[in-house]
Amino acid sequence: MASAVAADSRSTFSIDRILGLDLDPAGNCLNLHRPWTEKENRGNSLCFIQQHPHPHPHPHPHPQLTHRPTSNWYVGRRPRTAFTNSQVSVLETVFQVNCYPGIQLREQLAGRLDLDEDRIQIWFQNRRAKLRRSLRETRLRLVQTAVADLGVIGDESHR
Amino acid sequence: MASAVAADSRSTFSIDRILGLDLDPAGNCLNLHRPWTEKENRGNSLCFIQQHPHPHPHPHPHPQLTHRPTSNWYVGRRPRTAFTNSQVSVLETVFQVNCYPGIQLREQLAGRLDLDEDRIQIWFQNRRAKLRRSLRETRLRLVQTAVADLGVIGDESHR
DNA sequence: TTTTAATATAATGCC
DNA sequence: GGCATTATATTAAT
Repeated sequence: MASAVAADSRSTFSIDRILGLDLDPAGNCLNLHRPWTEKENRGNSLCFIQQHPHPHPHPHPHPQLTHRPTSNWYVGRRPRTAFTNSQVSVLETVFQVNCYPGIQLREQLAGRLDLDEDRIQIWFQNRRAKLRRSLRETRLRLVQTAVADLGVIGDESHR
Repeated sequence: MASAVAADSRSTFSIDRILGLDLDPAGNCLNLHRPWTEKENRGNSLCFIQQHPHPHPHPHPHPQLTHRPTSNWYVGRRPRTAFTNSQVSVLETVFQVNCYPGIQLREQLAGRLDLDEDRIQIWFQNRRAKLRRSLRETRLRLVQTAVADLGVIGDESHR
């Protein structure tokens, strides 16, 4: 018990020790503390696997690749979805009433609009960000106006 | 209780209901779910006065406002910390060795990297979540491949 | 150039 | 601590 508690402060886990460690290409190392990679994941260090997070076969007509990889970083990026006007119209209307739709409503929308639920989710996230952005800008303008007014007042007092 | 849970699925938030609503030009409406525009945002909403998300060289000046959830909204959400490449580099290296650093090691890292210990804590939590996510997706792909292979075998047996 | 879908990740809240 | 979700920042396609 005591040893376990003390382990963290001992030299084995000091930063200097850690940064000095030699890890093999697979990232394997003594004292490795990563319970879920033990056994079944041996041989491949999955830490930095950067494949596209959507293994998700898209039902819609789909160009598998929209843009040339060149550097294979964003090869797996989902092709940009083009919402129709009527889809956006419905989404905007719903947004007016509830900008945090729960899973049920999102599924309902997905079915109605023939979109995947995660597209709906993303749309609402981006829509909220857009609203916040506009609110910020409005506020900024208000502040700037206020400051400008103060400036005018200041000038007047100096006149 | 039950009503709150059921709210999303009840008629009030059904698409049909929503699309049938009459919203005034300002978009005001009963059941409006947009926390940050309610009430206190008339005039000055400090919600977003967090200023420039970027200009902080580093989170030394602490926004000691943790969150103040008035309803569902964080009044004083901590400004997003932007770790430098070298900070992340060190964190990743440590993570390779110990993805559950104890308080001692976290403090050590905090001192070394000029960050608060709780930022380190959060970073490791998010990093573990990322790893778990990638492992899940890898497993999912493996299962899908296996299923596909079974499908091929099935076809062959029918040939 | 502007808008916005997609992505990555820091921060929160609930268990 | 895990997990789901959100806010935020950035990138890339239009």
